[in-house]
Amino acid sequence: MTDNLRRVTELDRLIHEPARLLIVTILSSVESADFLFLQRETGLTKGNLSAHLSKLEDAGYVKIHKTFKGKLPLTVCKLTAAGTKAVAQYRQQLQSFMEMTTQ
Amino acid sequence: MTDNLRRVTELDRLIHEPARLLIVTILSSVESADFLFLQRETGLTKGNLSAHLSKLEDAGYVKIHKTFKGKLPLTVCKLTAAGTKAVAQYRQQLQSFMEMTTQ
DNA sequence: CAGACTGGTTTGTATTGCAAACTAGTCTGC
DNA sequence: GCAGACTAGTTTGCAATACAAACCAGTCTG
Repeated sequence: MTDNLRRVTELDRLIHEPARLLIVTILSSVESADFLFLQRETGLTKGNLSAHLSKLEDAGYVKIHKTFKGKLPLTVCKLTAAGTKAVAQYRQQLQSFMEMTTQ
Repeated sequence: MTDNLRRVTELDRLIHEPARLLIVTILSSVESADFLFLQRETGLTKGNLSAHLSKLEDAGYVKIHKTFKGKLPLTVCKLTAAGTKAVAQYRQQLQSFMEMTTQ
């Protein structure tokens, strides 16, 4: 084990932010999820959920597909391959940090 | 297990910030540490280490004692009881989040 | 056709995290 | 004895963030 605690500072900040960590964690457990489902699950306001999703989309971690359910807008979100990889790496890094410092 | 993923948004942001998580983790493994030791261990610049330590002090998580070693200033840092508790709780919360979402 | 509702996006603002500049005191060479 | 370099930090400037509140386009209801 290369006991390099310092690595914790290299965590992907985009995923590290708790609200987004929650979002991507949910997304990684389902095939895809719509906006309102994510809002219910996360408890975030629409505004903040929208903003976080935009950042994840800009980073290429989430694909957002806008369509309609009947006459109402429907926003479907799905983790991309890059997103899945980033989440896995984040978890890996965090897990090794925790293991290095078992108290 | 109350599978409440949402709890991740309640993580203490003061500790969640990676640089500070590193600082308090180091501090929780030693009785006390001086400024330059922390700087070497964390790799942070003096400026940023100073700023992070001030935040931790303001939060009551770290006690900072300024003295001299010979004629040079010596800043000794030590986790307070509140700090120790906050770190333990943070780790506990993060660990349960990780366990809820084993991939 | 006014007002409420749905499913979002945009804006305003206060807080951050970081790099760079600064400070106070000490040591060295000349 | 004083100019410049060094030590051990603190402060400042600024760009990026996160959140709440305001806004918006379209739909439904009385």
